[in-house]
Amino acid sequence: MESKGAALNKKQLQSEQTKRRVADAARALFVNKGYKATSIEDISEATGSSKGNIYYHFKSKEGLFLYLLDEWEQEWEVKWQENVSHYKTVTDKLYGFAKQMVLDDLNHPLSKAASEFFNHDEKPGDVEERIIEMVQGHLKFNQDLLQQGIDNGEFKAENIECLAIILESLVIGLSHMSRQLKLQNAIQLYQQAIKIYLYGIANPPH
Amino acid sequence: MESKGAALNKKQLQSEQTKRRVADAARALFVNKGYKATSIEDISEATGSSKGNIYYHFKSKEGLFLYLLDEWEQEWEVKWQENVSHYKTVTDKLYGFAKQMVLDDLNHPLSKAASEFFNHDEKPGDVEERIIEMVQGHLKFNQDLLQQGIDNGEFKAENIECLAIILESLVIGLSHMSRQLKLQNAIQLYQQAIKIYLYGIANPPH
DNA sequence: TATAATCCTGAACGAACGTTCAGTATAAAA
DNA sequence: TTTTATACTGAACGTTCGTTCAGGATTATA
Repeated sequence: MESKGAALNKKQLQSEQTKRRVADAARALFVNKGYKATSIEDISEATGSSKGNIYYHFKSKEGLFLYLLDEWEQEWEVKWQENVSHYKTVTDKLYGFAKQMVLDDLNHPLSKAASEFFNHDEKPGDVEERIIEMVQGHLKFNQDLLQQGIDNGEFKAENIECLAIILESLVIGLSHMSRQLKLQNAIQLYQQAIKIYLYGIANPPH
Repeated sequence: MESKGAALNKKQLQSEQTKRRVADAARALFVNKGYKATSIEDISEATGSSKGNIYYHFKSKEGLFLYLLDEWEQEWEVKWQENVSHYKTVTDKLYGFAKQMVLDDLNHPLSKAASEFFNHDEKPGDVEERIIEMVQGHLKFNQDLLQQGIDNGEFKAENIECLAIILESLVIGLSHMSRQLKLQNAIQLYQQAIKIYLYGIANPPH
């Protein structure tokens, strides 16, 4: 029940460090090998901790992965908040969105493991829920962005929910297709895609 | 080495029927349960054939799935050829493309199993190749379509390869996102998405 | 009829892997 | 110091599942 990173006794400190070590190693492995191909034993070997110890810190393999996804989204949010102030129009924001997306997807590519993870079945109910939550979060994010654009006249006022889903679809598809591309090409691809999307939803007098 | 479905002796006939039975049952199972969740034993039980017999007709589980994907794409192509004659402009073709896509994806949804399959690792080299071939085929298809639109002035003349990839991305993402939608909503979503895409690539005086 | 090719069976293999748990060590609390 | 909570170990479990294989049955071939 600590509020921040303060006043940890020896035991709590060690525990926290171990958890961090496991999380970091797991992240690297998931990124390189994918979700399924990374075994708990791999993580165990990479950290020096025992398998059992991993289960002491995380509920399950899926729980561990969700933990990493959470961290990833938080980092993403922080970066976004840093960048968003630099953009004036929502159009610019969308380009910035795409840029951060592609950089994030190709450098911190949990994304590959993530899409593998999402397409797995046999997910316990709570995991499924968590995933749905995430998608809803993304859609909300997109909707807010689009609403801004509509409010200030950049975009046509159309069915926002639909537009948000389409944007999300586009991004998912792009991250799928760009996996075998070089960074430069991926960036170009994302930009072009956003450009098309923007032309598609822009208010006629652009 | 027969050319068509003619002149089969009793043995060959039985063999072909068995293969068909296995393929059909496997297809139904993959559709309902997904790729990984469908075991060879499931297929064995559904057909009455033994596990070993399935391996007599198909190289492996993956080979069986690829066989089904091939069939699926062939059916798709046939339907497309039937429809394409009805459309005049390439714009209409793209709407028709989307329509067939969504109907196909939600009725014959190997698509769910397919995206699960694609995201699997541990694929032997030849399987990976086959998949890449398929993607290339799709891109080629898209490129041809776009080229037509450019030739007759419907679309702006831009980097076609890029546009083709973006279209493919959009479709992949849509099929991903629309999985939990009702058919009506999915159709609407696809149409709207294509509309945006078309606005994005259309020649200014539309 | 005899031999070979084809179709099919079903038990068994084997390897992977997430998860558990009884037990140990270390540090905090009493 | 004694007791209790926490951090960790590592062997073992259990289950799943794709794949193989020796052999039997059926049909074609010589």
